[in-house]
Amino acid sequence: MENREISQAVVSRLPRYYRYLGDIKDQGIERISSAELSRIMRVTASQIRQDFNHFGGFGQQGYGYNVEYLHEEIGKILGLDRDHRLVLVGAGNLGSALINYMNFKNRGFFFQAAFDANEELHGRTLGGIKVYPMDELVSFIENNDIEIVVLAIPRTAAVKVAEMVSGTGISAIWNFAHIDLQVPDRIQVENVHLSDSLMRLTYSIRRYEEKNAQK
Amino acid sequence: MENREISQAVVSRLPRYYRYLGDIKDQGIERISSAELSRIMRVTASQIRQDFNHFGGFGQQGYGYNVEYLHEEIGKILGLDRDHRLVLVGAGNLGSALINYMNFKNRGFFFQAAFDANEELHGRTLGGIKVYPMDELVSFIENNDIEIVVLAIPRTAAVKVAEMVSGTGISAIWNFAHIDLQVPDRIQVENVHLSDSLMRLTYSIRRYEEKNAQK
DNA sequence: TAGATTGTTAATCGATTAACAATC
DNA sequence: TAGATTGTTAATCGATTAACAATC
Repeated sequence: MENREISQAVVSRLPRYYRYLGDIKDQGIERISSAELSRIMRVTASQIRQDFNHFGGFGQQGYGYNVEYLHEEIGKILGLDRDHRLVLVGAGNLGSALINYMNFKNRGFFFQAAFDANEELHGRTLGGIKVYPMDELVSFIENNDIEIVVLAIPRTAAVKVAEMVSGTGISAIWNFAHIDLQVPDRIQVENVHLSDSLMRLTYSIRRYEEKNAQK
Repeated sequence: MENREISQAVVSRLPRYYRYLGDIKDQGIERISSAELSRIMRVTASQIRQDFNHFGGFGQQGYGYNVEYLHEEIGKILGLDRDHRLVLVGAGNLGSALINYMNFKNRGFFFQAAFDANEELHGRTLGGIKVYPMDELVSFIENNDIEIVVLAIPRTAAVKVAEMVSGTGISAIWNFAHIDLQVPDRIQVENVHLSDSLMRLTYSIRRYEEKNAQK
């Protein structure tokens, strides 16, 4: 049942379900129907039921879904039931933002170290995390059981670092550089292309204005 | 021809085309076929031709596409042929990263001011941009022809600010808070939910491990 | 002109929505 | 039991891919 590959579309929706269910749980609500969740999240009830059923039934006929249970199960699917050890590469503003943000969110994501090419930063700390020189990155990863490498550096540097860490035992790269990285299949890559996001926004602005000008 | 609504899937791919075409142009390559671009970008040539044709033909039979022209045209579609005036709300690490990043990219995105609830920051500058108190936000927007509001603040604050700026003449919100904002239809919203992205990554890790464990 | 490659139509595939039997 | 609501199948819709005629 968990065998078939789940479509990207479904996976992309899971974090949003997780977020909403967390909020609903915090409001003290114990159970919810797909119809009610549909109303809150502005998606069809049909889609909600289909999505959840990809992972086996979480609900009960005539009752609906137990909010806390559903929230937890989706968390498990998303891998949030375990701890994750990360290193940050690039200790600039963006890197600082990520470290500070992740720490206070505290969902099991633990930064173990930061790395930067800038010598002035070496030895300093960033949100409680020490900054090391780049040439210590690979050995640090190997000696500290690092699972995720976060790349908050420019694209040329990102390509080099991706190459460097490709030989280590990491499982994933969270990439903020504006380039598509080439890594072995066993390393998962998730891109956050901020400029792409901003372009989609300006597309929407232009599109909306055009639509209105026509009238 | 430009009348029909373009699907979200197509729009989402445009920035990636734009990025690759920029690189190809920088390499001094003048023309490219959909087959060659397909090889580089790892998508089907069919999809490339279909995507471009949503906006009218940019190519020429027997020749392919002129790289510079295609790049520029996609830029126009994405609204990159005009300047955009932004304000930043939230002058923390993330906000700083965005201001510094955007300035050096210089694609026509100009931050006019930053706003923050923290009094200590008022009057300081951030990447050349001055930080003002929150209660000056609305009047600043109205007096300075602001098009885009960037929200780099926590979710509760984001909801309040979205409400505040909903009455102004802005066209869009670029939202980094982990919440879906409710604003009038005329205001476009683009979300960057970093935690959603990170969850998709940990999903992929878990999924990959599970797949391998089965064998 | 002949070869190459687009633009576009048709076929396929996949995702979403609707419907309803199963069941709590 | 009756009412509610899921789980799941079937129908629809939309997006992707394949194929090829148009044309540079």
